[in-house]
Amino acid sequence: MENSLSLTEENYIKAIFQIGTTPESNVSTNALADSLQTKPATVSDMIKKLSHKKLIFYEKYKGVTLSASGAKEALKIIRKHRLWEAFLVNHLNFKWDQVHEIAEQLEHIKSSELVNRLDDFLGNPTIDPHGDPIPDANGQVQLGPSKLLSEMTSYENGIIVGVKNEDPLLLQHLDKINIRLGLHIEVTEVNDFDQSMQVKLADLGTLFLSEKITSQILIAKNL
Amino acid sequence: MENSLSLTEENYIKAIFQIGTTPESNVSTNALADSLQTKPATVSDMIKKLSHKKLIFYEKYKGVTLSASGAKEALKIIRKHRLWEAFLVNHLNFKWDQVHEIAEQLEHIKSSELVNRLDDFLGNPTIDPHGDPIPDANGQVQLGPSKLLSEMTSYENGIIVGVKNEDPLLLQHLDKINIRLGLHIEVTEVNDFDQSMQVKLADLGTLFLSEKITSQILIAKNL
DNA sequence: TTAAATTTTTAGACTAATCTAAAAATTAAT
DNA sequence: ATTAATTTTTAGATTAGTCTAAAAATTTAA
Ligand SMILES: [Mn+2]
Ligand SMILES: [Mn+2]
Ligand SMILES: [Mn+2]
Ligand SMILES: [Mn+2]
Repeated sequence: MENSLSLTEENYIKAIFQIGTTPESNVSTNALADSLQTKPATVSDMIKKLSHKKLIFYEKYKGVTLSASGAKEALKIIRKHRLWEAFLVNHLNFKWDQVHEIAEQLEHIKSSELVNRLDDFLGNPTIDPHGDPIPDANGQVQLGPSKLLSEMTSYENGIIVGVKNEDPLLLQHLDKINIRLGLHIEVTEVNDFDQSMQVKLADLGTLFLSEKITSQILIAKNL
Repeated sequence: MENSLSLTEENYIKAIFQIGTTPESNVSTNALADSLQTKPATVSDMIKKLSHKKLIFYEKYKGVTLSASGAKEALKIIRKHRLWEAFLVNHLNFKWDQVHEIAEQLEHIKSSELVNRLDDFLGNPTIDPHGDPIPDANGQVQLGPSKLLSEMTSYENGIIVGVKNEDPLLLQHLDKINIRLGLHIEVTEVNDFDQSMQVKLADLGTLFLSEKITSQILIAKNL
């Protein structure tokens, strides 16, 4: 048996899951090195180990994909990360831009009993503070269809359901201009030159947004 | 600067704190090896490192004591451990015999902001689920005077305020015989031969307790 | 379709934490 | 006060994770 991944192995598995757009898409050594802030040589070594443990499929020079058991592990880690983020924001009054780093540590705490009790304590939330879906105990995620604000055109509208990225500076900026999850939003104008947008927010009136921001905001038709 | 202890260093510092009865008493290499489930040779190496970092005072063959900064670190870890135990029992409905192992992991999460918010969320408790005092943000502990039940004699009485040890089997047994923190207890008889006792508990009537148990229960005169 | 650029892997080395076996120091017993 | 037992330290290895530098494979461009 000798199961149980090391903290480092968990971080690799999670990074592979998050970089791979589809479960089949191969994740490159360099992409992994970038994401994990380490060197390609280090990644090469580690993917050999993970491959040996059957957590990933690996062909030399071809990148890696997660196996079924690898994906299951990834979802467990992501579930923990997002549940802890929900706890930090909803019960300890952290702001949404302050929780990611702490959750990076908490996601490695090993106790399925703890995760499931935390889930219940939080009321079995389906999304985390950034709008990302929280996998259930079986690793199932249900997320409604959504698209990037930057992909919408004039007169299109919907509800802000998430942000693509948890960079604290982005999140703080969104706070400052009063953009938060759940708001109704309508595109009033798109500037062809730089893809900047004018939008109308429920109550809060009109706002100009650069493409740098619109490409980070997820919109759904309704809840 | 380059502060921040590794998980292993934290465990050594905490063990030294908990083994040393008084802050001055030297802790031996073997005692540390026992407590940390490692080998004396390993301990010898590590105490050299901790000594170099000025967290402990060390003289070859003479054992170690914590420096002021070492003791401060130890109290920070113990504070976290006990706050998390309180969270697990009071909010996630764990039993008092189930939380120690999980707290051993949570105590290493690094974020003073998190600890202090958790403290507030819990209502700034002064004791953990086992009756152990929780140091405040400055490392101050206030614990009333208490003594072991095994040190009491006939007709002495007081309130159960803690257990010396977090062995799940002990804690489960105490649950089974309805002994819990806060109960008033009176010694009715002490058997000279084996130090077993007859005690009277508020409401719950008379109980026989072996020395093995009475030596683990802490009693105070009143809250 | 060769050559250049890029990506990936290998080789060799380092640190933290651990171990076993053996040597040295201390403590306890004759 | 010697000797014996115990404790502690040193010496030498091992494993996980990391690095730099160099070699090999793949991809891109001329
Ligand atoms: Mn996050
Ligand atoms: Mn999130
Ligand atoms: Mn504990
Ligand atoms: Mn405790």
